[in-house]
Amino acid sequence: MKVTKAQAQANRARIVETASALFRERGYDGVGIADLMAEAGFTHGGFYKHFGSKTDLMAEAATCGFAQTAAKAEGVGAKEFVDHYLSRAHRDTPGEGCTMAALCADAARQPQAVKTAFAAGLENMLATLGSRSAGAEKGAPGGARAKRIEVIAQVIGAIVLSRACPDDSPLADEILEACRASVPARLSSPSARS
Amino acid sequence: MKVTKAQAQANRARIVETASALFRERGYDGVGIADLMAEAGFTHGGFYKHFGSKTDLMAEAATCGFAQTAAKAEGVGAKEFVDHYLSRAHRDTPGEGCTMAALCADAARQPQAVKTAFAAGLENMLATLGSRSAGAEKGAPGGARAKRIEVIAQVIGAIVLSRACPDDSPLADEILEACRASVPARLSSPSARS
DNA sequence: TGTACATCAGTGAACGCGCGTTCACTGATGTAC
DNA sequence: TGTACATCAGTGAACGCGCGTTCACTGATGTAC
Repeated sequence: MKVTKAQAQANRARIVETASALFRERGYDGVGIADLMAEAGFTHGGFYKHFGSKTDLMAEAATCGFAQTAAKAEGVGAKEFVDHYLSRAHRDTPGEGCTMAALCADAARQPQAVKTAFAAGLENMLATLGSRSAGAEKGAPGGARAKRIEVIAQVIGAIVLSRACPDDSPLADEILEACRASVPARLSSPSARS
Repeated sequence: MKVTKAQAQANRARIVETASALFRERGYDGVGIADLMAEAGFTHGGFYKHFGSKTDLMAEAATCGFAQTAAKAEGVGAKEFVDHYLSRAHRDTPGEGCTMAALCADAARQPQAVKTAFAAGLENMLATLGSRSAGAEKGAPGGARAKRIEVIAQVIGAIVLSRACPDDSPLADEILEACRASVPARLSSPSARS
């Protein structure tokens, strides 16, 4: 049952992508190796031919997820991006959505390797947001970076809180709407900070 | 080995409080019934004399955690509260901290009963924040509520993101500082919304 | 108030189950000649 | 280019372990008389 080197590499990539989506949907503890491998179209025994441990895969799947989100955001303006980010569609399909929003609380309880991947993903989000905010053509000053951090904290907090509410809860939608309405102004207006 | 009715009730309460702290520290999946009962000073078999299932306890422990936080916040001004909320001390001791920040992402994957407890806890936080923001002596208007939602989303997002960063990461502290600096102005200043 | 009995909180062994990981095996791929 | 052999991705059974939950048992509490 051996397979071409190229095929093996493609299979490995499929496992990482499948894991990335499943982890987002169900959390790290909610996805077993056997589940994951079956979903990717394999039996579970082969897993350790590709990865040293489940933890190794978590870190790699996170990095993969951040890259996917970055690729999807390519060429999208800040307002459209935030509108989609804070949509019910995004909230209700975590498996296809933002890895940071879906897994950052899980990541907090994982080994350093996973947390390092999340810190890198967060830096990436900050840079991406900076490159498309109004009036940020050149290297943004420190104050602007702080502002981007606030916005990212708010939109991620909004998704996470909205997901914690019961299905069809009015509060869940209210959170999204309140935060969606406030973000564009905060991204473009001059700082109103202390 | 029977025990006074009052003692049994106190024991039950101890189990709920212990669970509330352990769940915040390690997440729902990170705490087993045997772990929990041992930590509370019992053997695991007695658990089902008090609770129908682990899920039942999750919901009850969440409600208990929200009540604890509300009690601690009693008589504290919005600024002091946020300063502590976004402190490194709070970030680094989730077991003694805010249940919403520690578990809302976990709650999203739990049964409705748990999510209902979280929605109630969130409403409670919104009401508490409203009662102590500047210029909120009477029933606050809808716009003010939206603003409080934004602030809560931001501070919870900040804690969750900061916890996802590796230990001693500068980014982890930067998130807290950026959000801490911005919140007081947002709570007191007139809305700058669209 | 004193006695006899039912209750039930807490104990600790046991249940089936799914987990992450290991291993002997397979057979097509890739390599050495 | 053709043959012989080593490699190693993928298979599927098995491992020990901890999980949530169940159960027969205990003995002090609470109750009925």
